[in-house]
Amino acid sequence: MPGRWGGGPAKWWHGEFKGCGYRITIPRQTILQVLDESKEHLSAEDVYLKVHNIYPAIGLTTVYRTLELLINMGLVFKFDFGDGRARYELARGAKEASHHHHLICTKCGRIIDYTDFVDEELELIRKTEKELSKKYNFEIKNHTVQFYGLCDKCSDKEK
Amino acid sequence: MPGRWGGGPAKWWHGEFKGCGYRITIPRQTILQVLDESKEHLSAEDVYLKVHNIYPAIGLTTVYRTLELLINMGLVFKFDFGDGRARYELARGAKEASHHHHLICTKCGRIIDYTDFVDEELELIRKTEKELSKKYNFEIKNHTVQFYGLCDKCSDKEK
DNA sequence: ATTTTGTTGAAAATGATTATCATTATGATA
DNA sequence: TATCATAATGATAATCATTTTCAACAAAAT
Repeated sequence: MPGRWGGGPAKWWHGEFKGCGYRITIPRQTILQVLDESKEHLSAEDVYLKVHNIYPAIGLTTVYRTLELLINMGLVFKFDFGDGRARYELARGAKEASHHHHLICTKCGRIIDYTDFVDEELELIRKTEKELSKKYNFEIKNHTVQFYGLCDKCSDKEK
Repeated sequence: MPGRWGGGPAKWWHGEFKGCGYRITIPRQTILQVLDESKEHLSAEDVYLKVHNIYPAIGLTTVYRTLELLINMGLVFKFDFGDGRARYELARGAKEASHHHHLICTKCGRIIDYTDFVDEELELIRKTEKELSKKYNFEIKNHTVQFYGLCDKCSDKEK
């Protein structure tokens, strides 16, 4: 796939690296590509497996290291859905401003992104954020809103 | 400490066990006592250490098992703050209706409970919950709202 | 060309949580 | 009260995600 990185338009994240003094390497580009192309919430191993299909030489350690780097750069969000493995999601996906919250099935682990009411929620969140950072002198960088319960299939099984 | 369990008023959770057919045992009582007396968010090991001070015979395995039981009974909430160990909190503490959300410092791990705006948040959450459970046919049992960032001390250090 | 520093990956270490299994305690019943 | 079926327990070992270590490598700076 010649010219994949050389010829195409520069990805939006290239600028971010320059400012921080980090190098844009093959592993980092590949990991970002995988996150960008996937709409699911990938675990570190999920990322590793997909990356491995593209460049088998890239190791799991690098995936973990890179994900942490990207989190610190603010390019990636890390989520804990309570199943023992963290999930990673690009902060700004293909669709900008696709802010969403999560619905998590505690039985099968299914995760539903929802955007309903997010506007309303966000408004309240921003207000809360503002007040909280003032009151507790806290520098808020991120937030999560998650609902836990049983999805339709798992709910049926219980009966 | 004679009469500790026999003489005092029955704890609010006694009734819950009856209905489920579970036995109220010393380990379970002690774990509940520890959770009830502690206002912090205890990890399984924290609980174990405190329980161990009261009854050294109670093992870590039992703590994990009991916590899971209590979660399934709805008496305990489990939280993931992203530091690799889960935290547990009594669903209804000494103060009833002390619903709160969390502010988490990603550097030092400090956790602040806040109740500001919780009423307003709860109202929106309930509305969202209602609509989401209808739309996605999801049986919602719980929710979390968490803000991540840097606490005052860690924020200062960065400068 | 040489030095310095950033990056990488294999392997080992860590640490929280879970599974196994033999033993013990409990409550129901005779 | 004695017996019995079952629930509960705890020590140990196993599991599994994540980190650490460290030697080799690549890129940029001098």
